[in-house]
Amino acid sequence: MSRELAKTYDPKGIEDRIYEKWLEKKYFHAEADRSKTPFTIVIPPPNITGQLHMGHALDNTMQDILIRFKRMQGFNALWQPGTDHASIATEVKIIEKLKEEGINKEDLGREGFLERAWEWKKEYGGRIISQLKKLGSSCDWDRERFTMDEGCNKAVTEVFCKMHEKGWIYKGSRIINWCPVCNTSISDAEVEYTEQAGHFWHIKYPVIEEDGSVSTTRFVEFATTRPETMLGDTAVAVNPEDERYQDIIGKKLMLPIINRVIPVVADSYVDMEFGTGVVKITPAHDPNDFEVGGRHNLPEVNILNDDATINENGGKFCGMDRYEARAAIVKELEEMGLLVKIEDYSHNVGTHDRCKTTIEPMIKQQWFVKMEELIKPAVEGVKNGDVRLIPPRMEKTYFNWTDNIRDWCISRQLWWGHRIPAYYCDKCGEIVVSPSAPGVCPACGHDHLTQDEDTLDTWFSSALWPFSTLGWPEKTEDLAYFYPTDVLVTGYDIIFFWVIRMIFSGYEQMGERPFKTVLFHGLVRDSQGRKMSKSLGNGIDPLEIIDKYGADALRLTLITGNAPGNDMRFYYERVEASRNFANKIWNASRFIMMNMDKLSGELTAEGAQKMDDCALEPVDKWIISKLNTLVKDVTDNMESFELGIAVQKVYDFIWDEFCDWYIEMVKPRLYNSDNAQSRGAALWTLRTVLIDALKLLHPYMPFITEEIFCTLQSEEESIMISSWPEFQEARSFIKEEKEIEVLKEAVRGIRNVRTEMNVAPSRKVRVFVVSDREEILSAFRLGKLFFQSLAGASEVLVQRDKEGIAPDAVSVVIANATLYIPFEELVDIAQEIARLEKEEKRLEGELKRVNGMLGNERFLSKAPQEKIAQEREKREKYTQMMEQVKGRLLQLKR
RNA sequence: GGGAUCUUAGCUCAGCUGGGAGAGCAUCUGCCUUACAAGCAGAGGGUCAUAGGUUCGAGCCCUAUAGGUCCCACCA
Repeated sequence: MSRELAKTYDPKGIEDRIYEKWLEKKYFHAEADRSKTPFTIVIPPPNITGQLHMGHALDNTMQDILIRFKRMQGFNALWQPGTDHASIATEVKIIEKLKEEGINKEDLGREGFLERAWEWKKEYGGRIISQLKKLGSSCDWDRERFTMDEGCNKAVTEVFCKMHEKGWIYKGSRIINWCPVCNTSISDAEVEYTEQAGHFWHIKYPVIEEDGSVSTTRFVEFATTRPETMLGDTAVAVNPEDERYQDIIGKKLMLPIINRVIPVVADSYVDMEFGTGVVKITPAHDPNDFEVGGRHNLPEVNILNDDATINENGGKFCGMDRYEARAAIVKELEEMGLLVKIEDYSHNVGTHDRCKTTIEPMIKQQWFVKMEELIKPAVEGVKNGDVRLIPPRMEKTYFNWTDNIRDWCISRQLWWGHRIPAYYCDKCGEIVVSPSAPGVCPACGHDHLTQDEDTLDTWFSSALWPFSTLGWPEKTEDLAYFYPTDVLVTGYDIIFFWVIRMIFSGYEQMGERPFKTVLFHGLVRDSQGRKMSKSLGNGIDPLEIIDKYGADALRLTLITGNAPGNDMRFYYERVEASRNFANKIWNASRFIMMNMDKLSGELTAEGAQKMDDCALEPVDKWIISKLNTLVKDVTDNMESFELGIAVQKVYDFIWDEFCDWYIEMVKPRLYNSDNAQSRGAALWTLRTVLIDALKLLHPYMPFITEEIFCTLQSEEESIMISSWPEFQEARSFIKEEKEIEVLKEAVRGIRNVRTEMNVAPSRKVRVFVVSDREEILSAFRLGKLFFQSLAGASEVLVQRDKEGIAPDAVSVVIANATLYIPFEELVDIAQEIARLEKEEKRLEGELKRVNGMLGNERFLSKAPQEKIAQEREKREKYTQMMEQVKGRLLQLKR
């Protein structure tokens, strides 16, 4: 085994090598095993079209942290991976690619197109997986699934048929969102509203008089943002309460251009305050109008083709594009004198979230999922805590959606996806929903049926992901063992698309929640807080970061200082800080190993396996005790999903307590081979603390911790299957913790004075420690060696009185002790007095505060006893320090 | 229109159930001290947005206000 470790840590090469080893050893693999408790996470399946971006990096880092943590804790941890066919996203990409070849989708036909799609999947589906591996993700790759693999297909068909049977999936003619570019219907969740500058066209329709003539004087005026939809108007509506229009309710109007007679209806949907209080009703092209139309039995006139050109119902505008028609119609209305005015108007327009095309509401035959009953257990489950959302505020977003839920349009006019298992009899038109094509029509016996052309919304299959990946609809042992899963980690941006749908699907199909907890994270933004996007070109490629700084540094950066559900900004400076931390651990480890090498025949670090075998000194106990507390805190934080807080604590411990204090404290012992016992105890402690700290850090920084762990152990093992450290009462040393804190305070005090007095670091000084407390004197005697080294002292004299101390020595007051530093040169007494007076003032403030609290009767009667005791202890300490400062001042002023 | 959330050091952000304000970066000073200059030692810097309230005690809880961000709804 080589201990020739480089001076700086270079993750290149190391990471790939380690990942290969983990794969080889099958550490990621999990099997159902009733003797162990399972812990399951299913991956949010990345799209096969996808490239790893920062969002994936964050999402998967969080999952990997949890799964590695639980694995080390002894759980049978399964991280179930897979990819998503991403119906529309993929289809759009393939069409684009075909376009480059001069081919369009229809030329290939359905079969041909699907062939190309599968080729695409083969080529790119694996790309994102290999990128996830670069990140260190410990997924059980043997179980990799795909939303369109055989098992998932089966699950989809099963659910569709079951729900159809139950009446919860139905086909109906409803108003849906239509994307004229993608040529498909989309769900409400896929509509994105964007503010657009538009116009408000004020138009009037003439009233038809009693005698049947079209009035030239009486008009009804209203405004619209989409004048072309007038071609489909079948009524005009006013509010029944509106006094202005009582006389025309029930009257007829003449729809200009088209010359259709339409009624004036009264409907409370109309807002009297808005505009003229009159609304034109186009049931076929507006969701609200559709409702109004339903209430008043209005005809629905569809005026659009699928590509958003005007159809034959638009008369002479037939064939024009919607915007072309808009202009033409406005012009014609103007010529007819029916255009009152045009206003600039900014309003929200529904667009397709994928292609940003303005969607057109249209009435179409589509398949829907009835949500009313389905959603109930999903609401209840979150309400009663069966499914926990973290952070809890996400519940509001969740309920906001569930409370206003509408039926889910699941059919898509696409080819890449799960084809709807519905068959139509060519002869009688009977609809048969069945897992496989029926031979004959059950209604008329005809033997030729045609399958529905449509495919399902891509989220239909993702909704089943937590159980379809575990074998459902088969009753597998995996399913029984690993379901329900434990945590789902995902971004808050897909609550509606995915999280809610998994929850209601879980309850409906499995009769049980799909996961116990949902851990949300936010978006990773650029350094200016903007969303990373292709169009802005501000995206940062995680793979580049990994290449430059290592996966560990990237992972640490993404987790540090980030609370659940909050967005974060990505800075290179932060990655550098993470990389520096990796280097710090590397060097600390290097230092420890170098010293272990120098051992020969003495008490070796490996030799002493148990703490009791070593004669631990107070500093050793201090760091062991600190570590012990850390173990408890970090475990608690991780168990409550406070990953950022947990890793911050590990970071602080390693850098601050361990490297900057403990290692410096034990250096004199390591360099002195005369006292083998003391040296051995220090080495045992160094090694023990390092290993446990590495373990705590491993979920966050898997590669470097593994590399060091294996080098340190000098045997083929892995930190990832080692056991998670546990709090041990026997490792709690309260007395030593306090003692060492006093010594640290003394060191800081002396360093301060040295800086203030401009004492060169190389210059050693004599330090007198004076106290009348035996336990303080003893603590200094025991820690003399390191105290001397850290304080830059040539000699430390511990004594009860001030004998031998020059009267002009500089003094540092700590609790129950005063340190004196006699300098050879004359110290400016005035300056020394000023320094002590500053300290006196500080102590005065402290005493004032503490006395204020303890002098308050209501505080004494209401505050917890523990708090009161703490304050009393402080008062004692400050009083004592104050006495010393005052005494010293008196002496100097004499 | 409804809702969520944020406002803490120059910058970016932590701060768990209320009990003396933290980190990283940046700034200043001094150090190549034999693990690490990607480092070490020290320093400066905050009426925790504003105004009230609850409490012995508020960055944290309540109310209002101002400003920012986001989500949902969509009044045509």
